Amino acid sequence: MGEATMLHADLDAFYASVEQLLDPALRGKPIAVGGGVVLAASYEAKAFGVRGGMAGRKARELCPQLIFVQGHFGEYHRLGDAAIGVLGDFTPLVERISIDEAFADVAGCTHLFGTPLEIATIIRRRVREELGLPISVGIARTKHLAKIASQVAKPDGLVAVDPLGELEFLHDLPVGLMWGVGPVTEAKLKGEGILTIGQLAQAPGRSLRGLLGEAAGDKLAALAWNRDPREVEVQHRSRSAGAQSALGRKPATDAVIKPTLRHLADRVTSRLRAKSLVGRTITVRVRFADMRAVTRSMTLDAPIATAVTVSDIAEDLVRSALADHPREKTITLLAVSVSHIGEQGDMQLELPLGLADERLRPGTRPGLARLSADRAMDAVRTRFGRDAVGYAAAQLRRKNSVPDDFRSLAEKDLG
DNA sequence: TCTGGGGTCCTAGGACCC
DNA sequence: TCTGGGGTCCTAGGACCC
Repeated sequence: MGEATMLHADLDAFYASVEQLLDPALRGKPIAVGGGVVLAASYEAKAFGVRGGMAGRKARELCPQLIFVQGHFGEYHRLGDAAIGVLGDFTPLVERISIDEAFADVAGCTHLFGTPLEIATIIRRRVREELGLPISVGIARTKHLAKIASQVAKPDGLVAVDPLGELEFLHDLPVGLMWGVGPVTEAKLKGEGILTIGQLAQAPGRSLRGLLGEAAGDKLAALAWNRDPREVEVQHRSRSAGAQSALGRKPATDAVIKPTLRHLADRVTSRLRAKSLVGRTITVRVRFADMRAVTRSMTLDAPIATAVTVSDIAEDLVRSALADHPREKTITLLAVSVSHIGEQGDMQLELPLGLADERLRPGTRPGLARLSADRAMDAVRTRFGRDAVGYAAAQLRRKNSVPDDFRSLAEKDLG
């Protein structure tokens, strides 16, 4: 039986806490960051049932006195980095999983800083004193249990799970707290009378597989017994990069689709090029008025990272999706993503790119020319900022669209 | 004026290969 | 008499996470 050295640290209601930090008049009040959609809610707002991702209108119905505030996204970036940086003062074994959340394995530094409990206490105190933010920490032997412990600890708490009492701690909790159990899985389990993690642990493996599929069934069964072999992964490269844009209700016409795809392809490929990455699979997503969405994808022989090529392929894919749904005249979202990501390698790789473009779409410009055009644009942006130049960016400015600052906040480092 | 943006992983069927 | 069978890749859809 190992020691409980895994920490999971999670800033509480992060965006909302930052807003309450910046503006004392908001403290103790129900606030929501966002407008059309709630990006984050304070604990006071959560008490009314307001949740992240909820439509602003619905949130206002639940909580009429709810105060909507615009986000200070630069501050989220700075404070999130600073909080995770506090973990990094103890150990390099930090795995950041989002702007406001990270695992840290302190096994190698207890001789310097004390027990995991002492380390967690210092971390919480420092984040509170130096940054002014509440952060909850869970301590356990495994990642999954540490994460659950931090959820149980919220708000502004600390929970350590004794390795000898793991199953006692785990088995009375509701299945919905487990990683990988969302609304659909929770409902399926409920249908079988499985409400707690303990009941899940007792369920026959065969029936879980039948209910949830092979991988999910096996995974949940293992986690219910706290068999979680995952270790901290300090950095791993992204498998895909994408961009999307909610459009409101727009006609499914070239005038809407072309500039939007250009803009999205530009966003995605400039991020790839910045890391010298290329991708082989282009996927588009089209959402219709009733919120049903379809995807179309194409895998190329050779990887690409040029905006125009990705955009042209995306157009074809969107047309194909629309052709399969001829009655849909209105679209509400377009998305472009590039996967099968790999390293660009040396310039030798560029020549086949052009050839691949030619094979794919005869008569278009060679890939090399496209790439150099993109590189020139990258250089301008490096000097003058992201908005200095872009494909069709001007037409896309929408009053109620999400600010670019928020977009970059959500972007994972492609590393 | 319903419903953001960026990701990961899994499943299932068909193509293709040995 | 049935069905040979396993593996990989691609595509479309879906669940889930922050």
